[in-house]
Amino acid sequence: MKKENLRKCKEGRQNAPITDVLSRLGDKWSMCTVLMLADHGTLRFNELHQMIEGISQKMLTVTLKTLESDGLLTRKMYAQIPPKVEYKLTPLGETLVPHLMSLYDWANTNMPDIKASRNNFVIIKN
Amino acid sequence: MKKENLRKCKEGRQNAPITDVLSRLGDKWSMCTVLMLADHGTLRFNELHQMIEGISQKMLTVTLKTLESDGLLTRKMYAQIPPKVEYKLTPLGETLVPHLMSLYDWANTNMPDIKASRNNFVIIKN
DNA sequence: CGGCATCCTGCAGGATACTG
DNA sequence: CAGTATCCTGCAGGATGCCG
Repeated sequence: MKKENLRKCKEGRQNAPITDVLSRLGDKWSMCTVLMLADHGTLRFNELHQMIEGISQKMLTVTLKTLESDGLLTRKMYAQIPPKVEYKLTPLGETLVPHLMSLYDWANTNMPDIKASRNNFVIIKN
Repeated sequence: MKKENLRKCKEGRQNAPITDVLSRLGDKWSMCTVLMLADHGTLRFNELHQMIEGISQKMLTVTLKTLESDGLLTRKMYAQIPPKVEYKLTPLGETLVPHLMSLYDWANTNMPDIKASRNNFVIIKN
């Protein structure tokens, strides 16, 4: 088990699933998007646009497309005017949510310590 | 609980602990570094340098400094020639490891599906 | 050995305008 | 409404060289 981590990391980024996955979720918006869909089940493009504060139209498009290509969410388009597109998590995407929530809880719990540590660190170094 | 996620995301990136934390761990090297230390307990600079395939000296320095400032690891320097510096996780850093491992396992388990999905997606779109 | 300083480049990602 | 297309900029991060 111990040696297992080492091996995976030494294989390089490309072949390390954890790094691969995190390089996507760790970007500016993917995490938020997945959590939004986890909360609401199904959302339209503009609903996501409004919910995720600060995201640009372009980045929302890119983020959704990436998550879709990874099979984490589905894009359902209705052929009508005006258009209507709905996004929702796939079963695979759903299985990811608990792990994110677990990390989410950790972050919430330890954020005070982390922030305190950061402040302290800066003071010492200057 | 449901509404909680929404609120946090709407607060903006700066105040959302999960985004804050993930924006650090999600970078190119932090994850690998933490897992290495989780595996080996204590490591010197050059040991990390060799273990984390592909990382540059500069980025290792930056990554270690960031993790240290967040209070996730400690830097212990020995006043001797040649210098010797040891890195190890703090208790706070240790509490993070299980969550990362959980995500790590998910990534390993589902990577085949994700890769298959990616390949399929590209074919369709072209 | 374990860095820091400097230079340089690619590309993530914002702003803006247009479209089916 | 739900996007594309284009342009533009900042900065992440690599390469290289120097230092205690």
